[in-house]
Amino acid sequence: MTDARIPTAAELRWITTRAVAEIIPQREVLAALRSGRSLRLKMGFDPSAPDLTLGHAVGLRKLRQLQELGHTVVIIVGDGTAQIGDPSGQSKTRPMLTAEEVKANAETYLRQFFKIVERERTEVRWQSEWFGAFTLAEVVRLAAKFTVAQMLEREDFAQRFAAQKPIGVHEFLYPLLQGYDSVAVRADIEFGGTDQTFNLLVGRELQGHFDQKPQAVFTVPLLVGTDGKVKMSKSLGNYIAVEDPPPEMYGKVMSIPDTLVGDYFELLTDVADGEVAEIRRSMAERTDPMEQKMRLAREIVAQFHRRAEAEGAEAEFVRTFRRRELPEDAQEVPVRFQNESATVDFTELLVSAGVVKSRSQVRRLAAQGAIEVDGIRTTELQPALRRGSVIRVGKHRFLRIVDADLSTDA
RNA sequence: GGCGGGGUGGGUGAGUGGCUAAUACCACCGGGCUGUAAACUCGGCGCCCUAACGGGCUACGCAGGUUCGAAUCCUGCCCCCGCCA
Repeated sequence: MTDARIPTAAELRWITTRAVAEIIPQREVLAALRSGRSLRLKMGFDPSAPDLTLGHAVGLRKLRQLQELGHTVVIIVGDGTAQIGDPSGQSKTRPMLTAEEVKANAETYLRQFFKIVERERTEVRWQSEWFGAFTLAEVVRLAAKFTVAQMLEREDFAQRFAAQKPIGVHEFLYPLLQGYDSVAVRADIEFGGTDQTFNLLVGRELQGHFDQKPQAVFTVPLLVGTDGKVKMSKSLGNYIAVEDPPPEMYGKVMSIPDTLVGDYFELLTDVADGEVAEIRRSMAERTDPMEQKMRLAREIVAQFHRRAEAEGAEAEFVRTFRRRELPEDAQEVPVRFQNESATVDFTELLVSAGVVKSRSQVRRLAAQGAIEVDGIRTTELQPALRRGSVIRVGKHRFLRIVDADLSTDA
């Protein structure tokens, strides 16, 4: 068992206050971090939705900071609970997944996970390691440790119960199983968003029942999505994915409401607290909001991609949106030419390039004047195309026509 | 097990035989405007054919039926909610 580095007072403050919602019990955690003992930091994930968003990144960044002191991350692949579906924050029951879906999701999840967390100091554990051998008697014994009233303390259960919406009995099992994971891996601290507080506390309590030292609970604030209203989540479509390509990630950050800029700086960057406070002030006064937002977008993109790509994304954003010019890397579409005229169905071209969903939609867009060819708006459904023509659909979808008979990278 | 209420487009939720591809709101997409892919505003928003007018197909839990015509009526099934047992 390796020892961890003892953080300086400044580091300790940074780790335990910046982008932190609640630490329970705080004293204990501070003492543990100062002890130099290497801690086991647990974080579970439910491989039902494999895409990591910047919302997840808030907690993962925290894990990373602690890893750098020498603590160990224990990531739990919820291959048992995924088949139940975490009811946290859900207004209805989630669908269950098959074992194969879970496995495939877990792989993509881990790949993204290691973009933020160091692989070497991470232990990946599958729930099936311990639940695979669980007997019915053990499940019942586990369930007996909690009462229905305790479960109904949880807000979403209480709300659904009050609203007369269904709660499956199996959903009560979710916090119990997640809590038992903490017993199985002997976690010292478990991490999650504030919406996980209940589940994390169940783990703390269960460890006590199994004669272990109860884990501490460390929650981070929930990141509000690009709509500026609710928690970032894939299912609500207000998310920025960790794997979004640079231009997209950059653009999405630019689209957040101004009021969120301060929070994003706080939760997703290492910009010093004092500076963040200043940014909040300047956003409130609207001195140069555009400048701040661009800096934020650059900082975030650079974190998940290379710095040069962040700069490229910015240059492209400025070209495309501010100056209304064309992007550098429009998707190229090979088209066959006879003499000078293209021999394709234009509508089909847009659909098969994935730029528009259906042919009907292409017609509607054309009628609305959303289509430009070489900078000239056209409502025709069969506009003249040249080699190198640039087609623009709406504000930010571009295609460049290339001759299919010439080499593709001409 | 009994009684009652309910299942409509991505979501909430109108509609109770033709005027309904289906009101409204949200989400989403587009035009305008803007420092922004924000806000605001105007428009669109099942699929296919058509330059357009227009036409075809599919759709209101599932399966049948009544009718010239059904989201709307009938029968069976599935699911959800409540009360009682």
